[in-house]
Amino acid sequence: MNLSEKKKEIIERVGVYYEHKGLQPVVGRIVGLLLVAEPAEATFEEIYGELQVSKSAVSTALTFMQAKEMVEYTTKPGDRKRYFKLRLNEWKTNIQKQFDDILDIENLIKEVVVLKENRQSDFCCKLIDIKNFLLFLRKELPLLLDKFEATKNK
Amino acid sequence: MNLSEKKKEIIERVGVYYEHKGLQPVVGRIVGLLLVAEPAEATFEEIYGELQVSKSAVSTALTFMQAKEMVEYTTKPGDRKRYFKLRLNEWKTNIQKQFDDILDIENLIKEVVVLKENRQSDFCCKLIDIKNFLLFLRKELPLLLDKFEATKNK
DNA sequence: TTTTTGGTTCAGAAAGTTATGAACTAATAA
DNA sequence: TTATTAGTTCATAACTTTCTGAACCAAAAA
Repeated sequence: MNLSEKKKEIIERVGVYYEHKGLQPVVGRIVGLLLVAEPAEATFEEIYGELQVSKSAVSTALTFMQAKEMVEYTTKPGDRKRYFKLRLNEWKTNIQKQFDDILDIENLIKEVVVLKENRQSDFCCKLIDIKNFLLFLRKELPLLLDKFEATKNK
Repeated sequence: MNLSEKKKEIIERVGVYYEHKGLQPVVGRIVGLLLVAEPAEATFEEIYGELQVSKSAVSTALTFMQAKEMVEYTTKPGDRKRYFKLRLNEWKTNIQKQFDDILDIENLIKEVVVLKENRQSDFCCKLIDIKNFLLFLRKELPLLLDKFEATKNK
């Protein structure tokens, strides 16, 4: 595969990005590798070879990534190897999911507001403002995504 | 302080929400406590008492939370205790920051696209679409936030 | 049939994170 | 002056995550 230094650097940076999202290091590096690889796929063997990690670490990571719909594999006739590639079609959906995760706190805030005895307090008013903000985003974000798709069909 | 079972449950759920964001358990529980407390503040002593963790764990967490502008404290004349409370005014800014973190991958994708030899490939076209999507969101999200503020001033 | 290839599984090692408890500081009170 | 209060710091204990290496399995090749 013979990756350039620049590509190796990008793999590590993508790795760190995913680590910050709470995913395990190897997962992020596999995403990085599949981003910079040309063509954009790699076999199991290439993955653990290039990333210099054990087969088992790669096996565990790929199982996880398939469950999360991050990667898929194709096979070729007369070749038992699996060719893993990123599921880029789901990428935008994943971004949406990440937004939804942020907005998840809305339900908890709702429950907190219900418990408050004094709903006129400064604190509670601010809380209600945040709740409304989250509600607003939850409604508007899907529209924004539609708007993006619309710009492409022109 | 004498928290109801419901409040204790909410504290734990807020805790788990923050754990998923990659913050340490105690940090999330402190946010939870400061959300359900009435009035919405607590002393250092109340925090480690209610959460049943050590003083040092609370000290470390509060130092971190102050650096991240999550909490602040006020004092009262003739009382050496600090009264910690959530900085709700920054909450919406924090949500924005979380969005920005998601969009951060845009720069990496840009660099990946530059490296690609065949920019007409299916993979590269999808990558460019994602890049444009992230660019679109980075432009539109601030406008959406303005729109929310505008709805309030009517 | 035996060997090779392409992976999976799992016990435990290594590394990283989080919490504790004891010792400490600095300010106030007695 | 000594004691108490409010909180910090740090070594290390406890726990969790991540990775490795060895053993394993199933399919194909020799």
